[in-house]
Amino acid sequence: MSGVTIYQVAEAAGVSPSTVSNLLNGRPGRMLPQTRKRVEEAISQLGYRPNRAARQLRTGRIQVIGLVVPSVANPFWGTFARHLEHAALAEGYHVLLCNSERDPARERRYIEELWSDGIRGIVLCSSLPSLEHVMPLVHQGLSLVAFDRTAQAGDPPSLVNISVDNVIGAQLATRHLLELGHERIAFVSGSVRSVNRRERYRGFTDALTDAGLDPQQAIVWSGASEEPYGDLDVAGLGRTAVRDLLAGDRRPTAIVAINDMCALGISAGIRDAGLEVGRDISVVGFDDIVLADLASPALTTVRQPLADMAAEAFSQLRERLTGEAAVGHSMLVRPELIVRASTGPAR
Amino acid sequence: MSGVTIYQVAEAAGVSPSTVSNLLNGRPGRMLPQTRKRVEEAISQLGYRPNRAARQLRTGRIQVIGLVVPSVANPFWGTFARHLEHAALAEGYHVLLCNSERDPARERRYIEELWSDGIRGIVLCSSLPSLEHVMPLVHQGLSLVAFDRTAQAGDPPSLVNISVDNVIGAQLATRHLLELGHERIAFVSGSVRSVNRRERYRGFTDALTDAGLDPQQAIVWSGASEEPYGDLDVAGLGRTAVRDLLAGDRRPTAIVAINDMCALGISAGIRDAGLEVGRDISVVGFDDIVLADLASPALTTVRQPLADMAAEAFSQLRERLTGEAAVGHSMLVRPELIVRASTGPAR
DNA sequence: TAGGTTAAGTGCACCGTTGCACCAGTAAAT
DNA sequence: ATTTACTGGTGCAACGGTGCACTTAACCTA
Repeated sequence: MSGVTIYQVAEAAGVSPSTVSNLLNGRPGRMLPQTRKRVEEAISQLGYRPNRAARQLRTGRIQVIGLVVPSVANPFWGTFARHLEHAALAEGYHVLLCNSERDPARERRYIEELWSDGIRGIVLCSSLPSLEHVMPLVHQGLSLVAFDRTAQAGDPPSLVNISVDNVIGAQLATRHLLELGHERIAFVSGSVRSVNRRERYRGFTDALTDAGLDPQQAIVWSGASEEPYGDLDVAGLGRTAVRDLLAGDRRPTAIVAINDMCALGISAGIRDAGLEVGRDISVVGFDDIVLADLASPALTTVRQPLADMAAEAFSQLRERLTGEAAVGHSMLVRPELIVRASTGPAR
Repeated sequence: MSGVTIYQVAEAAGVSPSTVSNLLNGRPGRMLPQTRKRVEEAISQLGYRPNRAARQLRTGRIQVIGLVVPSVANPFWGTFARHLEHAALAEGYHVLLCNSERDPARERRYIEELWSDGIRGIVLCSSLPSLEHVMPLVHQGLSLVAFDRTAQAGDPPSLVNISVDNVIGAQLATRHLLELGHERIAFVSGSVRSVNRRERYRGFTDALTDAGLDPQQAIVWSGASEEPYGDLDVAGLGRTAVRDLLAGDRRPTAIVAINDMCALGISAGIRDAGLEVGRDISVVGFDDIVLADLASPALTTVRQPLADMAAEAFSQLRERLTGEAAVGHSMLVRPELIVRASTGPAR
């Protein structure tokens, strides 16, 4: 199929396959400049490209990392995937993308398949409290970087976590609303029991407590059912949430959303009810996806520096894969509140 | 590293590696049921998973297809990637994702790397008029499905094109505006010379002509420079376009956007200028991404049935790869106009 | 001039699977 | 009793590249 092999190159250049291999694998000093030139010419003339499967079989190495995200249909993950690919490509790595739909069984299956593909490094965007389901492979030697999930008690030391500080992020969001005079503030998320949600919820209640409010009185909406929601539906979820909240007896004047897609859904739900976002009800998102700035009204949100975090995730993974560093350092990024038009003073 | 090989399974089951291989490769009739059972038990007990690199090296086959999109940061492509992965996974295929940023050189480089990875099937979302830069590999045996690009004169018969009918789509969009009484209608796109743009532009002018308007008088904005724009910036582009258009002497009362992200940018630009979308200026998008319905006002747009198209793309590719069908059939899907709130009567 | 060192390049076993070609044993057909 | 056919396996070379261990020849050095 592919055709050209190292033998053909060797023959064309009048050397042995070993010499070609030496040139290809960073041992060019082992031959005369003129030999080297002959080999290089043969390579380009024949359009030779090493067969990766053969190389991988022999060396056990492969320049591919896995990326497991909930769903690239969510622009947050799409953007992250693009940044990660960018970082990886710069070092000659490819990225194999998997959409877990936030299903631990799929996560596990994917990771096992990646393992048997020979992939030894994975960025897992899971946010599940326990990573037990993938630990067996980690103990077999899989390098794992958990993204969007902070370090948890019981995590093995080899696990690197890269995440924004969710508690602080949610505090920033909630405080901003409190400062605007809101007191009936709702927290809206899906029903998934993620580290993420727990931490953002804590930041939310912390801020209420600091302001002298009773977090027990906080309005919390977290999905109609116990079923996990894919990231695709998270916007629809927000829309539903608003319907429920407005039908209740304690209607919030402001809403903290688990993320921007949810916030956009919430905004749509508010408009569905004939109310105005930022005036009748304030909304804060989380992530600062590109669309946050494009929405109407533009979304106040908590920014995650995605490009930097993606670069860091890849570099941590690479260091582990090449053996440069056996144990990495988790990263907890301080988020930033971006105030736009979806929040306004309480009326 | 990975550990378990077919030899260990064979030894545990008391058979030869060939027998294990026979079982794994659909030749279970070649052994007694009890032998088969022993092998199966050994496999599950040892947690054996075939080494794909070895298998690929031996057979030349690999269950991975490539997907080249402009950028998964754009929700349209993210959603498409997710649908394609879904279809592929159902048949045991993985998807290797690449972001071309609409750069032909990157496209080419990616496709060559995929080829040397042993990948023989690629879904290319390119929309460039000429696919010359990848033709050498197609002639070497690469199966290519071009998505979001209609068949062009000069395309080889082996090339499958799957696309929505852009001319009809743009006609639907434009006619809708004409029916609302608009006459000063602008067409906004990036500067990329894509098949897409050309066809949508033609649908746009066709509709104007049909309505007795002079397409020469149409307002066309297609980027400030000749540089290609990545899909990331397409929204920002729309925003810029509005600034330019409103500064001109013929201000449009309605705008046909090249796609939804662009339309969302345009909507933001209209608001920047203190005008109201759907009342002062109407906007029509293209694609019907999830966010079109969430936007405020919700975006009138031309829907592409992405899930079906992704399934078709994969199935065409698979047929080519397995040799079921040597030559596929291109698909031209009829799009549908979804009227929402971003369009209203001309004032 | 023997002994040592270096430069330039080659030989070969091995990575894990696959599937064709082969084989031993039994049963039915001649 | 020999041939033929079938069943239930096994043996082995090959896929393409890698890199250690080795050779050969030239050049130093005491």
